[in-house]
Amino acid sequence: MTKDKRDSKEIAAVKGTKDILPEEVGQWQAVEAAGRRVFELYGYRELRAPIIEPTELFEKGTGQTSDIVIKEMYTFTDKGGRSITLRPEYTPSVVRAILEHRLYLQPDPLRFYYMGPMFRYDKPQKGRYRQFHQVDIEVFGEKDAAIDAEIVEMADRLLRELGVAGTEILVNSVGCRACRPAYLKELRNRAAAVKDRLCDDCKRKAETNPLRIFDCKVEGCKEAAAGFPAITDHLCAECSGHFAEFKSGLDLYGLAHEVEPRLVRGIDYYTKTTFEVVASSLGAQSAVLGGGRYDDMMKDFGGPDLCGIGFAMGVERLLAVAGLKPEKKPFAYLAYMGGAAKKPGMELARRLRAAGVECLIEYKDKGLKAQLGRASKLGAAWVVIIGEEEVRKGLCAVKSMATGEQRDASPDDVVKIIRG
RNA sequence: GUGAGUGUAGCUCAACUGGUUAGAGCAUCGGACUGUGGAUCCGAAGGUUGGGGGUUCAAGUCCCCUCACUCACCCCA
Repeated sequence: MTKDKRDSKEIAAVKGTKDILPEEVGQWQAVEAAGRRVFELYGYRELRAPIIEPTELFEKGTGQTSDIVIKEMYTFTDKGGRSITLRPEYTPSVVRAILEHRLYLQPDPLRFYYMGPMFRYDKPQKGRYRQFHQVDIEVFGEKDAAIDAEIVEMADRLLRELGVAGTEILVNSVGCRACRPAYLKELRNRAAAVKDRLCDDCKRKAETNPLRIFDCKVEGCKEAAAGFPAITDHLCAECSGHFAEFKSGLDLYGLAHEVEPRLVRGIDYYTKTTFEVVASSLGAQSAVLGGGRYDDMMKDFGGPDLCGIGFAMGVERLLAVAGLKPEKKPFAYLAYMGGAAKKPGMELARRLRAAGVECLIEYKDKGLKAQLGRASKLGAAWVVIIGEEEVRKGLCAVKSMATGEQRDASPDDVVKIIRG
């Protein structure tokens, strides 16, 4: 290994990906634990689908006209010539799994949750990564708008448990196959009428996704679009009834919310309810959590006519607004002195661990002072000291680093002392 | 994909309009200190100034290219 240093360039993590280091991993575990606890309280069960799926799944599910499918997927051909995609979102995988395993024939409630990495080839910026993590829940077979309200309430509960403050709930209805096409046509007509007042971007949006015109920040477009009708005024009877019931459910739960007719979401499959929880402190990527209803997806995949609704929470964004403090677990540092104490020290550490006490030994044959220094620096709650003297007497010493108090103890008593 | 900003030690930052051998604090490691921690003192290690090219007697500093990061557009978690 005499290779010249300058020959080896340092290998860095792939653009848009991040290492989660031990220092911060505790917060991730806290989010995951809170998610499990809350979701299972509402009858959800974990369903773990693969990270890779047939590309076709997302083309059909997420939708051919969504930005995700058009330009953001990590797609490759495997050695068998199949087109494989690293999942950019989770919902199509759950639908696929339900159909594949005929889960809709089982009596269990079809409520699932999952947490894991997603992949999108976006340009990274604040709150946006190429590998990011979502906590995701889905419900199937509940038509009633009460469930729409319930999942928002569940999301809110999770956010409260994680100490998130300063968020806002935005809701909308994007209609269904009965009422949306007519509305979009109307919108296109209105856009065409003021075409010369729109920016190039909006001229394009008028064709692809006219709802997006409302989002434009150009003044001229804002003015031109000011008189455009809102989708919430063009819903069919069923959709507007559903929306009203959804909102009254939120009121029942005491959840303040704002109707945001421009809340569209760029995924093709949504019907009726869409919602987001946003935090302005996140900057441009303000959605901590977003979701909605997709009543046609299962049917479109050739399955039963089973409606669905769900949401995904971005863990990176959540952590940025959550009030989680890194929690340090107390542990013991075993300091042995002299070769004769090493093996008895190893044995003592084993007994501590067997009793559930975290115990660290550093095999460096250092003096007691140095070991205490290390223990202090590492944040040990106790130091268990064993030297030749203790070995002779069949004892060890336990020192509390917080109080400095120290006492001799038999190996059996050490655990009791540490447990207090 | 488009635009803007930033790249100097593990971290936070210095180095006047280009001018000796790129410095400091914190962190790391060692010593003072071989059975009692956080302190102090001393010392060591750590950099082709992101990379490449150019201008110049001379480049961390100016120019070009490239890469990375950051922020915004777009889109979304």
